[in-house]
Amino acid sequence: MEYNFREIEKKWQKEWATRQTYHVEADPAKKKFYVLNMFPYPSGAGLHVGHPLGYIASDIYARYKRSQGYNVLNPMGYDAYGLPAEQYAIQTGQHPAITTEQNIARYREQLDKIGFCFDWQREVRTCDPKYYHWTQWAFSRMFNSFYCNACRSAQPISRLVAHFEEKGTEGLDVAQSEELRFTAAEWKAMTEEEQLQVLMNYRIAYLGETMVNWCPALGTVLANDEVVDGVSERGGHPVVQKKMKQWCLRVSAYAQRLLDGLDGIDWTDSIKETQRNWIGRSEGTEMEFSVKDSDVKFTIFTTRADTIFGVTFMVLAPESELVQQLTTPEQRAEVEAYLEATKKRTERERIADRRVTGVFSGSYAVNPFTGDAIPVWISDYVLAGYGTGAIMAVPAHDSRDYAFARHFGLPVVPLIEGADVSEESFDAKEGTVMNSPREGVNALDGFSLNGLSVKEAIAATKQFVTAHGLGRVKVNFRLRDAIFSRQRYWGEPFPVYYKNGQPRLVPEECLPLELPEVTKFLPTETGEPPLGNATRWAWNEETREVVENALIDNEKVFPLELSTMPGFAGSSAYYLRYMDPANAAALVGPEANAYWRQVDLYVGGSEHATGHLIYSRFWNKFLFDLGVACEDEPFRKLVNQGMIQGRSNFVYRIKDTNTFVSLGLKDQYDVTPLHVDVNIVQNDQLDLEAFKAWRPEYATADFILEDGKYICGWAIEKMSKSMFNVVNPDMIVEKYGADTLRLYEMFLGPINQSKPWDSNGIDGSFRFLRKAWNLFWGKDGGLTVTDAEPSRESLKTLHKLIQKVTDDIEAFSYNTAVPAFMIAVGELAQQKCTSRSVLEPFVVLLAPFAPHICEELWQALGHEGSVCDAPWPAFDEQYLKEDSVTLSVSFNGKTRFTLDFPADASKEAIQEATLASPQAQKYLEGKQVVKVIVVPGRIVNIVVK
RNA sequence: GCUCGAAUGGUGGAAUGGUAGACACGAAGGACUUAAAAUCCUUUGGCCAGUGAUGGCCGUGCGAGUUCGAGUCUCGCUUCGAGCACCA
Repeated sequence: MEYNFREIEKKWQKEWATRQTYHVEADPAKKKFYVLNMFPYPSGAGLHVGHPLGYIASDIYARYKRSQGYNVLNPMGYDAYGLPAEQYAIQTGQHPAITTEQNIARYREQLDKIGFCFDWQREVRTCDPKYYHWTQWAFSRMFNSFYCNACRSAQPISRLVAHFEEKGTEGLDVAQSEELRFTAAEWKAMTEEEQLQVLMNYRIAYLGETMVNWCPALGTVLANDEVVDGVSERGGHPVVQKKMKQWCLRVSAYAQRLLDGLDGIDWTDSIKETQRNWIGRSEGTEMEFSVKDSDVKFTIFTTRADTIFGVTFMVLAPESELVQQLTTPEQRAEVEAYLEATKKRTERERIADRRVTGVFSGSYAVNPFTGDAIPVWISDYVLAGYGTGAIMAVPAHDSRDYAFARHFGLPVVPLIEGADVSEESFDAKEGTVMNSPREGVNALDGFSLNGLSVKEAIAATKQFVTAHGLGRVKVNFRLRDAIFSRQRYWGEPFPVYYKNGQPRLVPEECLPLELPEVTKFLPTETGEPPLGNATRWAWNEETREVVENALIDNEKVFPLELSTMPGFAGSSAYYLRYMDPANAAALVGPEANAYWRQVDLYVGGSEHATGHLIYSRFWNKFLFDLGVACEDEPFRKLVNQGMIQGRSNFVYRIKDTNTFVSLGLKDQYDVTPLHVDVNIVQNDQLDLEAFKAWRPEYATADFILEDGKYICGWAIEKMSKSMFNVVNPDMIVEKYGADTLRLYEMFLGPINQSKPWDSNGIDGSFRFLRKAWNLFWGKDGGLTVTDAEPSRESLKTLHKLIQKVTDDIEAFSYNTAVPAFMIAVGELAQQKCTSRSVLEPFVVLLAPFAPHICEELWQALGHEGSVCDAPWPAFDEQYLKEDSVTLSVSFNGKTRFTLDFPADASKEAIQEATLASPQAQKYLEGKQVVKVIVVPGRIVNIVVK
């Protein structure tokens, strides 16, 4: 019987849908397993062969776990808000909701063809009001929360208000934008608006005036992870720094927990390391400096407190508030000019052109240890947003300070014995300290670091500084708060309105606050975000009255927030929603959450390491503090699938002609390489007729061929429409079937590695499936499976396969599991195995990889239910046992020949027999045996002299 | 610059410290066929010797080391990839 994959796959995809094979419900009687893919943004281009890679890998795991008796949750949905749909709307006037809907339909169609075991009843879409209800709700809760450092948890803002009423800011240990000080009496004397303004300093979701990444081309602000090399990640438009009022999330409050949490989760080291870098914990010392002839004091942050005796100047960030206080009248003009000049340089210019610039403020700081006067400079190499925006410069041991000192002729004082600082600074934290203090100087309290190692010196200085009230030990993080507003239309509206200039929440019972219809997607004429075009906002019918009462007071209508939430808002808690997608009363019900808990296996690209994977961990920790999520970490194990790159093909057009020259001859002409659609190229040979038909301007093309063929050049590039190298999974499925596609994608290489797509090898996977199919069917089309006792050999083949496949699935090493099947099929065919007790378990093993064909075989074998409910075959070692073992015999590690021994032969017997064998005798001639090493089952090594 | 990862045939890639190159692609040869496709079989790391079966030597980026034995472990380089990057 022929392997008719088209019929089989159509049949089973329909069966799965009607039988609801993959729908799951929480079932406390069964162990749960939660598998999740990063949900896709449904772009207009549809899926290419790279997208399903991770889905296939997780699908295999999900099916495997199900076969092992787990209750497997494997949901799918769409991250449906995003810039491309909106850009398209601006260009065409087509509403993003419509294009998004179309794209989702197309994605679904493509996904269905590959045969995933998704529970589509749990589908979520971030742009669905029933879904973003809970995105808005989470925002409301963040707005109404502050972060308590002492209890390491978010707390309701009412507790903070109670604290203010009782003690003001005294004894407060909370995350805050800036340190405020007031008494209870002062708090009570404030107006409501003033109090709201103060509270904004503490809220986890807060409106802050911050420097933002403003992208003029996109007309919106971007988060740090959305800016790469000074241009926007999407579209590559320039980004400038601008001070704006924006919604922010106080992610920085969770920095330590985000760092600590990494230790307990099973992610790759590289992603953990990336996150650690991004969080950027740095333990150091804050030291206070006074200013000569002034009352001003200021604080600096350093990780090298031990270098205090080598400070030869101080540097302030240009944006620092201290600049105004410390600039002397004589220096004012020069400083102002410098500040002007720095302001004009964009982030991008500062990165591209790392000139040393700076200006002297005119003031001198006082070294608290020696009383030395130290000049205070201003330079843009010091950042306002990190530490205190001021540093002590130690040119001998910091390369940036060194460059600055050399440029401005400032002194360099080395502090490490043997360090040569004539050419460059000595930055390493090693060596023995000297000059601390230098000879003849008497430091405060006789303090000296001389003779200590750098590490000891750092510790000693910290202790001294703390004990003498000169400063304190301080941990700084590089992680900044996330900027949470975008001046766009296609995103979640904020449940916020403004009254007397202060933002207030739309009452929670009125959520969702639905995105209103607009006809124009550009900003309004007055420069407001696109939502300013809305004439009528969409209210929840039942709550219309409540909302309107909140928003309308004495005939005065209060304006709503017009910016929308960024892309990561909707993707930050979707994994919780899948647990309980229809719940109208909560993001996730406590029972559903207590059962599914957290994602056991999360599969997705590593490009989200500093975006989604940080934000959702933060979001989850916040919900954990609220008691909504029962696990502190959202994703227990993370597997990163690599990117599938495209293999582009090129044709070479001779300049100013319509003649194309084949690859081997192109160097003889002046040619322009042009991308050509890979779908009209086979093994780098161009289909000339298809090429002429591809584009009208090529209809009359001429060709210069080699050996009668046109050979194309090639390159590995990103798979993208513009490179004409997109390979569509539909085409593969049409030609070879979904099972072949699945198998082949897994066979391509390790799941976590990036690799180019190469359609050439796919025949091998198809041939394998056909061979497997033929194990079951005779030439007459009948099933050949019998109830005969299996041969010993067949059982060995089967159990070798069980062991290998089980281990490989557990280790996500699918690329080695697939060959194991190929070998097994080859062996079973040779053994002419027809035994049901071997072939049935074989089908169960193969089912996660090639579900359609296995369902068909399972049914042919007389089973009613789905093969994915069949229990996973148990491995039994006894079938692998042999009567005899073949050992390789080596001399001084070099293998020479092999010998067979009985399986139960002792080490001594093997040793004796080996030395006595004629083969060994040949090698032992004239040599002396030093030692014989026997590794049972593997090798005999004879050491000779 | 710092951090993490990688380097194995023509290609993708296998190898708990124990016969390197599984499996697949590609290539070459053969069978079937009028022919092609499809299918099946054989060969396929390099060099040397031999008509031949076969035998010998070399071989996992480079250089050391540990070990009876290293693709695998340790140290030092080189190259490539990824992340961070005036973060004090």
